Amino acid sequence: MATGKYAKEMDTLKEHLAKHQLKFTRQRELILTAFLKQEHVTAEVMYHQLAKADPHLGLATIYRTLNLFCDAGLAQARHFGSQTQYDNVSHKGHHDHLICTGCGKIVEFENCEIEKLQEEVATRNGFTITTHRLELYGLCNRCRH
Amino acid sequence: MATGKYAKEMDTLKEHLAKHQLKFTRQRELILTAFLKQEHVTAEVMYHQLAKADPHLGLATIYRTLNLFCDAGLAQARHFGSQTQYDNVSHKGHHDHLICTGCGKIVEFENCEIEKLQEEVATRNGFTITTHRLELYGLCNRCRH
DNA sequence: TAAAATTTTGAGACGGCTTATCAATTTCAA
DNA sequence: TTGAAATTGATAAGCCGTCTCAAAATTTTA
Repeated sequence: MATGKYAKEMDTLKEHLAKHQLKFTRQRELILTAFLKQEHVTAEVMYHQLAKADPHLGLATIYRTLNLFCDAGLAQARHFGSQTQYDNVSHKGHHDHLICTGCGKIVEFENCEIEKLQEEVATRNGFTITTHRLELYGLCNRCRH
Repeated sequence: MATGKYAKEMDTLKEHLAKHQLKFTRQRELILTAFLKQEHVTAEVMYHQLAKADPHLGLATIYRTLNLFCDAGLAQARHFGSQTQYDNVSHKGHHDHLICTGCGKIVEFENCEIEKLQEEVATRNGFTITTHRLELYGLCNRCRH
């Protein structure tokens, strides 16, 4: 039983490792701790973030480890632009976005009713949702005139 | 003013071209016509589809043209796995997607209630929506077991 | 605890997808 | 029709993520 700020997630990882005959390593611990501090990151970003803590940590290890977190249910990969974003699943309070195609302004919002309907759609199709992405594109007040 | 099945979209393209000092070419016309016949495609798929119509049509041209369609608001790029899907925006009854993170299966759906709520959110924030993107990520029936 | 067995790591090679380059061609306004 | 400007096709180059493999670390066995 791990202790500390991220004890729960650390235990989830250890359970997953044990179940699959994988090993608990210094790198996996380091990467998980850094990963949990943020909402979402790319492997490249973590590579630079962790360069100070361990200058020899390889990029391949970070990719492997983030994918491992996905398998363990701690992270979720999302393809954005040409890159892969790894989302911190334990971070609650998902935001959706209203994006103005005129000036680029982004407004965040949250709507429980929409989320409820999403669940219904998913269930009807035999899916279990882990995350989603909703972006509304249009013109804001100012840009419409 | 273009005539034919895809007159409206062809005009949208021409308008965009005129506004940006770009030229209307045989290739752009060919690719748009083929593109509009489908819900979503990858550049690679179109490359093979169009090989019969024009064996010399280059893959780069298809990429360039599909990106042009995105700029013109006729298409929307969506990254999945390692590929880019180009969605046909003008397809009636905009489709949203349920995406299985296990096997990559994509189920399309449409939900008027969700769309209505989206409108409400937009109005409340002073936005006029022109398009949107909703993707639900999770596990399908098969992958959950 | 020591040694053996197994997994992981790091560095770079590799492969797939997309974009950049550039000479030749095409478009279009005058 | 002509000439400036944009587009095309072929391929090189770039980027991202995965694979490879010898060396190192972890766990198991004795």
